[in-house]
Amino acid sequence: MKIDIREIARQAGVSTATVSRVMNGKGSVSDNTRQRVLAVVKQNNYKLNSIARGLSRQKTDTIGVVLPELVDEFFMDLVHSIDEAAYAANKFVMISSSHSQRNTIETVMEFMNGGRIDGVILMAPEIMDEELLRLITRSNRPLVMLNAPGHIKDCYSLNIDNHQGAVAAVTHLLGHGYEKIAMIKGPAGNTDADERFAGYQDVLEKSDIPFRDDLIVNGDFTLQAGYYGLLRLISQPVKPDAVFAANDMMALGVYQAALASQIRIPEDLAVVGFDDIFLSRLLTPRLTTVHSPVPEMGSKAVKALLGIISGEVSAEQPYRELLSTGLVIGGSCGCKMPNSSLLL
Amino acid sequence: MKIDIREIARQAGVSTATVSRVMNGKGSVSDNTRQRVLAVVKQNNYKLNSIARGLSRQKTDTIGVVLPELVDEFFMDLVHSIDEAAYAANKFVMISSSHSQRNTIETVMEFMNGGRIDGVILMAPEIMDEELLRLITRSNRPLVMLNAPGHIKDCYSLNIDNHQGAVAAVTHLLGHGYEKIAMIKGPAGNTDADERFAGYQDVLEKSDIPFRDDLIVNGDFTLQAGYYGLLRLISQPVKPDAVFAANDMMALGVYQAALASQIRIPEDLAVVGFDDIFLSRLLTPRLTTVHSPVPEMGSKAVKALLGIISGEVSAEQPYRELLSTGLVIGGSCGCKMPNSSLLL
DNA sequence: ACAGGAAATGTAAACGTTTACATTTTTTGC
DNA sequence: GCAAAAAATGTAAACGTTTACATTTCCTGT
Repeated sequence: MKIDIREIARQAGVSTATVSRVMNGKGSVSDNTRQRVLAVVKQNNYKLNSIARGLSRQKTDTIGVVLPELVDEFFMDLVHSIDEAAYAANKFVMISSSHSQRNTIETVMEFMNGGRIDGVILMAPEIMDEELLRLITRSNRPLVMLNAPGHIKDCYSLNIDNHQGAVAAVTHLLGHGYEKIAMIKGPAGNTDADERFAGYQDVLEKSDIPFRDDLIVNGDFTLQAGYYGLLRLISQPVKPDAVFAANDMMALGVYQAALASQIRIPEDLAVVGFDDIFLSRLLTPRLTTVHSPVPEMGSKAVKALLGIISGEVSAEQPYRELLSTGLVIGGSCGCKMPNSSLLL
Repeated sequence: MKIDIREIARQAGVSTATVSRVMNGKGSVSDNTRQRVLAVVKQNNYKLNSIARGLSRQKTDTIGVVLPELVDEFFMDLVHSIDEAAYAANKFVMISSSHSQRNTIETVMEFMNGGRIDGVILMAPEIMDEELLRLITRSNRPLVMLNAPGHIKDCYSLNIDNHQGAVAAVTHLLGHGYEKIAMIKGPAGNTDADERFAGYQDVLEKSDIPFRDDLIVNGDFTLQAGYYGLLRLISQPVKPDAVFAANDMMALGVYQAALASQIRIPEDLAVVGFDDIFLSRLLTPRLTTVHSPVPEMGSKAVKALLGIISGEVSAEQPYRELLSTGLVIGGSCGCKMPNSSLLL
């Protein structure tokens, strides 16, 4: 037999309202009654139906998360921290990656308007203009953007401070005395990639070092891009003495290419990455890289979203926070490292 | 103004039933009417409310996924493949990791009984007995278990063939002529760990090689466990000439410890892992390991679950499928490898 | 022009909760 | 012992869909 709140009420000899009060622990109900209801509940192994509950309360205790991908440590860490924070707050997490650009919007829209979730955490570093944002925002559901492009103004966003990180990285390389610092960029149009590149350019400019086009190669954040990127760089007349890879995965590709080309790191070529993925610690020498505060971003996003949902945080004021990065020194930049196992 | 199906119906001058028919594309409605409704829908940017829909249809188009953890490539790959398959089938995914043992059950129960989801994919290699399973199953919601312990009979389960994989690995080592093959085990009570160990034992037995207790060390699938595991092994009178680590992460620890102890792989010590994580390809020499068909497991799980939900697959018959593994040969077992970059 | 069937549409009862409001019961202060 | 306040409980109307069933409209063939 199907058992619902009415059935429990009947068996306990009370009204559904009372059962509801007992189940939710709010509203007053006598101890006696509570026990009686609880007994029946246990007896029947009864659980509230969340869907009905959601309909009635207009609240689902679920947050939607839309990410551009679901591969890589980066996203795993993000998902992990979101899950942790959501769990701590007793919320459920509905996850979806953008299977295509078109799909991102659709998914977000479905989330926003379908009533399935109370709010959305959205990361879409590539496809975003005010137009789209307005479309998405129209639903008026709480939204927290992750790494939103700089020109996206009208929303609550949490961003890794790519510029700061890149500046730190390149400045550090300059400090070592390198003069021909190449950069392997991330995909064009990607916010993170663009900001990191901007940081690189700014440092050079500030230091009166001429920007050289032939020291820049385009990449797409993959290992392969780093590999072929370095090959490309060293096949040119002017060879770099240092490389700033826009992420660690590409830095790893650089390591591989260096190995294949008998280029020693850091003696012949210094390398710095970005992200501080687990892998970067395993390289020999350990990769000098910029730490991205991914877990922090995840948990802050959840907290902010829940704040907006509960009304504690205003959703009126656009808000943009930069999460600061930090340079993790390995041996790849030329710094002397104690050569102990860094793993443990 | 809040717009619901009634409002659309009003504006289009039809009944809610007709709007519903248009939105769902089933039931007959004249072309004329359809256009009119669609126009109003577009005009108002209307979307069906999934919660209400779920309540009415007793179906949410959402599947729940409960995993023991949310770290590691392994789980990322799993989540990724589940997401892909779910997306392809137009389903949503609600994800949760087991923040604690107690929590696993609670989460699953909430999923099962809360009406939030249509079915659950559950991976809980540690905590499972028939008792719990019955508790979980009582709700009668479709369930697919991943890597369920062998003694769990009464359910639909998909399992990585740990035994086969371990047998292949150890057999391969024997083929190289190693005689003192050590094993670093996974956590006690973990199905995968136990099955891999059983495979190891069975090969030795079949080959009439005496099982030596001092060649076995306990681990917990972490890098550290592998590191200290090897240190422990080589500190004993009888030193192994090969090590079978129950997963790649521990094999990586073995590499680290070997490096620190100036033990050459494979010259002084052969190493074989299990899982075939991305990292294993980056080691020098590349790790010989057992490939776990993780993406296959994810997509099969979704397919099976949806099958059970739709009634195409019987949930009456218990079902257990072993997904076969394969040995990936690297240089760590002693096989001669062309020393090209294996990365690209 | 009309019977009869098909197609289109409408009506209203679920689906399983929550909650404002109304009512009843208990407690409190005197 | 009683009025008034407080606590406990109940009633019934949402919440926004879907869908069986009923009704109306449109064809079709004669």
